Amino acid sequence: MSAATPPLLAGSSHRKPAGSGTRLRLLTAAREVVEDGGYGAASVLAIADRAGVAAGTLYRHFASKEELFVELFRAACDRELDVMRASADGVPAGGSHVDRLETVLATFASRALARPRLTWALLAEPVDPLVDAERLAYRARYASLVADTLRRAIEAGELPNQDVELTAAALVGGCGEALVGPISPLSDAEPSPERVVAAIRTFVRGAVGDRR
Amino acid sequence: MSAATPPLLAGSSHRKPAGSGTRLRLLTAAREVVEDGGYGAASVLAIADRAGVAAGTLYRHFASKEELFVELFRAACDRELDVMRASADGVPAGGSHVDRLETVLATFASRALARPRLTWALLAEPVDPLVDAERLAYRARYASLVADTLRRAIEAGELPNQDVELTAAALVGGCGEALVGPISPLSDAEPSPERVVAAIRTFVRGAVGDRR
DNA sequence: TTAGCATGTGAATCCTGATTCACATGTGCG
DNA sequence: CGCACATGTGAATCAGGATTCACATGCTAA
Repeated sequence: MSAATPPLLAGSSHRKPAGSGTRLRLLTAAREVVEDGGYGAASVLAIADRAGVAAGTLYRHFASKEELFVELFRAACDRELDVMRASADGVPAGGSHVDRLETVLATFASRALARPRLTWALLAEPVDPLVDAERLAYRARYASLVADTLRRAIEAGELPNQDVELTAAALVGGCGEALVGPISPLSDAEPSPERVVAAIRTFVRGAVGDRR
Repeated sequence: MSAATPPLLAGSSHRKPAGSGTRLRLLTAAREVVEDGGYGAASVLAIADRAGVAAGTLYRHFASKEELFVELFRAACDRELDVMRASADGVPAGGSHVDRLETVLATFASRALARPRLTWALLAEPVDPLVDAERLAYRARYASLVADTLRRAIEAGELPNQDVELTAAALVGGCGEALVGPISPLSDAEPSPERVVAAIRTFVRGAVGDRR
């Protein structure tokens, strides 16, 4: 009932390829499988196969399939958050806070459009409860990042006062949904990412009450 | 392999309680179970129990569990759409198209807040592929309703020109997401519906570029 | 060399529900 | 009455996957 936590970076033994190659391989395989088949296609067998190991091996590294997913999920979301944050910081010079806000969400959108399946999986696809809980948590974090930026803009007098939390959630959700059309497997139109992102920028500025 | 389609309104035989009471009872039971336990809790057994019949009976009326869900889903969504449409028509007199737009989404929000579980199920909860497909279709319909209203407002010169489809999707998604916080089982805060709806009205007007 | 540990294997096992089916029951009609 | 049809029953069966486990196979250290 203990174990479950593999070497990680070890401290006892000597050379170890670092972080157990197989563990990482499994994580990667899982991401790949999810990316092009969704969670539905991500059976233990499928993942193990892709990673080039036997099903049982997965359980040497993760207590359960769910746990693997949770880890995968966290990694993916953290990466997204980092990139979004970074993009905001990348708006230096005379950029306004509203510019930063717009940039954060445009980044979110661009990346989503670039990896539709994964985004779908992160945002909305059916999953086990454990992962779903994680999802809620991360949505909140996305919204929180947006909320911070929004708050700053308001404090700077760039925007009218408003319910920051709610607007932030609505922005994240709005962008997400606007993306779902283009993203979803059934989408027929498939408009150019540029147009979508442009429209999203407009949407964001309007939604927060920015009068250009 | 045929059958599956029960009496409905009959045409052959004589008196029949109309539409088979049991069928309806099953539909209702299913909705109830979903409303307070989500799809996860809605096993064939649970539904049948609630309806006061045996599991096998369900298959006298529906080809499969999925089919029952699809029907349930359609009924629920259609009802919502009707109410939303009606609410728009309820803005008579000198009301602007933007007023109508705002009303439609406020109605959406109010109703969602009143029946959190069901809304969650309709909007985002994990389901079988068949139902999920239905969900996409209905989301599109919601967005379409919003898009129509939005388009009219633009044509009337009340709003600046914009990507109507995308904005509509973003509005629906934004409202949905803004609602998820208050709605979700984990929500701690639980702000008053009034405040949420008010914030949503503001959000909508801004998002479409309405300068009050 | 050998014990010990980490890791891998994959067939067997378990679990969770959906779905089926052989058996009532009831009602109308010839 | 007795057949035919609609409907209901619920135990048995199936199916799809996750999880386990008894058995390798190294590699490291004494």
